[in-house]
Amino acid sequence: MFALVDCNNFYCSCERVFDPKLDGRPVIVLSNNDGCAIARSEEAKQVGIVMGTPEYMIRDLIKEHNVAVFSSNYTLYGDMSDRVMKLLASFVPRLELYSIDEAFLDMSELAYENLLELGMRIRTTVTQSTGIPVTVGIAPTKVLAKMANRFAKKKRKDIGVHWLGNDYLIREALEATDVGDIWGVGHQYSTMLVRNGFKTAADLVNAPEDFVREKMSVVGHRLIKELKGIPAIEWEFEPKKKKNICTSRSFGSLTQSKDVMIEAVSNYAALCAGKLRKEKSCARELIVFVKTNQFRTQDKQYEHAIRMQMEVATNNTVELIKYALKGLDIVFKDGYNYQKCGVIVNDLVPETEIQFGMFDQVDRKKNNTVMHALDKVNQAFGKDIVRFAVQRFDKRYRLNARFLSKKYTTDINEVLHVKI
DNA sequence: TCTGGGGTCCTAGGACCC
DNA sequence: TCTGGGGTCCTAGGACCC
Repeated sequence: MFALVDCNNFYCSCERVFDPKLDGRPVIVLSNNDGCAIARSEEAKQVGIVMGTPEYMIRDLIKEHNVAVFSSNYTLYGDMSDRVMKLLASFVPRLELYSIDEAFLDMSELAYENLLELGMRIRTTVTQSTGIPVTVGIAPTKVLAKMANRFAKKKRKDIGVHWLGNDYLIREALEATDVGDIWGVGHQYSTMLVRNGFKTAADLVNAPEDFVREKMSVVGHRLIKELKGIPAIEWEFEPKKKKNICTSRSFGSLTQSKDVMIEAVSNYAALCAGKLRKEKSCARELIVFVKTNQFRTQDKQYEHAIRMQMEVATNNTVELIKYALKGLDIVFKDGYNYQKCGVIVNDLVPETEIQFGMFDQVDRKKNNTVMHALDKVNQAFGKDIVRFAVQRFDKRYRLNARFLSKKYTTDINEVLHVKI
């Protein structure tokens, strides 16, 4: 048996932990650049705020219902996530961190008779220790655990836990779940399945094998097995090494300036380099892309990406910035209103397995020492104190974040003050 | 008229996830 | 005025090889 534990409306719940006055009030959190609503409290869902709606389209709703609005604060959410995951890990021998707010727990070797009770204990412990409410779904496979979790949210609100412990309960959940609400069935597949007469998960579980194989490839085949209670999706108890790393952001406002983009691209390259070093990986390929805003039909549109192979795989900030700027030089064209740019590093290899070039002139050992020192200093200050000249400090391209809460848990200057 | 067969590797694009 | 960011996996088709 496996459990899927997920945090309810995670980003909103994080904001609420540090401001109890928000209890009972609709809360939403916006995507980067204060673009769209990406997290909503129950109250916000009830007043009709739809996931992914741009903020400017719901201003009336926000005003009318006194909705509390936040810019996303990933420093805070990341730290709260760590706390929740550490608690979850104390209940089971193994768990898989699935996303910032979800984990699969391996309950197969536990001696508990009643997993429902265990689920409830997990739930109270996490809520009491972190203030974050969670829901637990328990079932024989990942897909069914997801389904159980969803069922718990809809129909077991009182206890927040659901255990698909026998065939009857599995049947009930399958019948109560529309195909589009199955984990792994997105919009395209959902439309196709409904068109072919499959309405609920209970319909899909009996779909002919070759139909599923043809229309949904092996992904669909695995999905059906999982729905039947036969595990078909791999477990990853060890976090896998990343295969590519991307840093990209929209600009706070559209820009035509190459100067501004030089600054942005060098910062994104530096961020990629930092992420690479954290992963203990080096990249052999770097991609730079730029694009205009597709929603502005009145603007000339342009989108371009350039891939560059690097002679020796690297995670050195200076080198990656150098390549990234070379790339920008190629993709940048004058006269467009740019909305976004980004840097992707690809073809990653472990630091320890780098092939050195025969004519490589770079003193890599010295470079590594410098980068290591840079990471240490920046880590100690909690922000990028040490930077390279092109990165500048003024962030002329910076994102909008008008409703940002404090770094309550990671910055000593921003901890909560308590008056007694 | 009719233009092999079998294999690998790479890439772009599509689907999905949170 | 204002529409996120960061990933994974799978497949078809092209390039290339013998």
